[in-house]
Amino acid sequence: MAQQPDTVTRILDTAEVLFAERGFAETSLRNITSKAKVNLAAVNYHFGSKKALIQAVFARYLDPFTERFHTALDELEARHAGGVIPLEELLETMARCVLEVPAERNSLKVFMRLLGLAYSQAQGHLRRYIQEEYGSAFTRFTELVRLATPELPDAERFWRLHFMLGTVIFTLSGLDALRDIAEQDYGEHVGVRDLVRRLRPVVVAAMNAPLPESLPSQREAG
Amino acid sequence: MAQQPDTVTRILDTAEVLFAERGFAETSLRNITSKAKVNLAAVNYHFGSKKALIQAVFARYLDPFTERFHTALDELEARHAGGVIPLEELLETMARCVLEVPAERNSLKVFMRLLGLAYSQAQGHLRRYIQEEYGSAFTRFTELVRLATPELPDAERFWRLHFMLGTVIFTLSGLDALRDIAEQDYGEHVGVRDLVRRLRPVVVAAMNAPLPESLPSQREAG
DNA sequence: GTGACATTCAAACAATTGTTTCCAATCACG
DNA sequence: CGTGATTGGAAACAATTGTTTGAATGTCAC
Repeated sequence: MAQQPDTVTRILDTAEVLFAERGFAETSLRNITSKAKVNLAAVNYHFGSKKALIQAVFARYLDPFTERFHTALDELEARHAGGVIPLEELLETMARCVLEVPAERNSLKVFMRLLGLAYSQAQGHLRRYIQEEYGSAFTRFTELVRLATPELPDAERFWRLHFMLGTVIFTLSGLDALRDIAEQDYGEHVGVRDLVRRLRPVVVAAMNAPLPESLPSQREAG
Repeated sequence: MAQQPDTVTRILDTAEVLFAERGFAETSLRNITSKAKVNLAAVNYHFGSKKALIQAVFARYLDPFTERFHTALDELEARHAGGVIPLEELLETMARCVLEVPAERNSLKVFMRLLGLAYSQAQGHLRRYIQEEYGSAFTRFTELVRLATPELPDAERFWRLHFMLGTVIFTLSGLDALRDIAEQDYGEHVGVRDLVRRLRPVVVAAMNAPLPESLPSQREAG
């Protein structure tokens, strides 16, 4: 569909930054094309529509990520041949993959911000697109987590995984603002890897937290 | 400013639901006014602008919340006269206030979704407005948390509080989608209060997690 | 009733949106 | 070189946006 990588890439590079900064609806095609120094019609020509451009921006991150993630999980499973993979290693692997993919363009911040938007934006099509296109990787991961935390009821594990997903996406997507506050209040320069190091024990402790009192599904019926 | 509560209230009621469903930019004034069965110009007449309407929607939640929250903290401080308030009680108090405010209109979901949007939407004016208007309540809360967790370095506590803020906002603001998945996968109907009960041990465990290895600006023996 | 005020209403406003059109430039290839 | 398809660009498109206008309507004091 696109033979000229120059224009296409320039559009994608500019679009992802603007989307991350201002959201999808708040970023017009004219904003993108003028900053990217390409013609307005180029977007519709190369991508078909704004919606398709948004999905292409995501695909450029998620395609390499899921591929890398799957091979990393393959290696992990091979190393523990048949055995249970400890939760820490699973989390570590996912963190590594998330960090490696945008490292090439030094744009982890953008990547995370986009993920945050995808979840919050209530844009039906985006959530559906991501779910359908990349849901399998998440499903595989949760199944491995299930094996690593057999003592957790399925529903509890489901919710805790999403709790932690919220922690990571919220923190990393709002990183710039939070970093400013942290820096001026505690005089500490915070890099992304510092944050990940801080996140690890918190996430592990959260996943291993004691079960809540009186599970609902057992006795009460509304 | 508004003597006729009928129109103003109808606008606010409709606007908050539509904003929560579709975001701010994706919700037009014509969407709101037509569904609310009021004239288009009524919004600009009563509120001045769309931005002011958005802030009014937030104020209707946050004003009662902060008031209730401050008096709840007053009571808590009085009961522990001078002593340290345990972390669990602080979290419990905050959770209670968050739950009580929208309970009158049965709209916790809307409230949380709005909070999530406020953080993600990158709408500069909204974050600034909330920070300036209601930041004091959060500051007071964090100071009490500091007293309750003296073993935590300041920076670490700062980050963990925001980790947990992310957990709560992310989960509760995306509640509908997650609930659908949980319901069809685990056949479990999940109410908001179930979620809060699930959140409690996770948040406590996360705040009490061991410190990460090798803090950057601090020495830790062992 | 009359006047003064606040509110509602239909219409138009100017600006911006995503998308399309049409023509010139470019390129591959015989 | 010449031909034909592909890609670039300026302008126009139709639709929608937030906002404003000015007249009509309502409400209450006198």
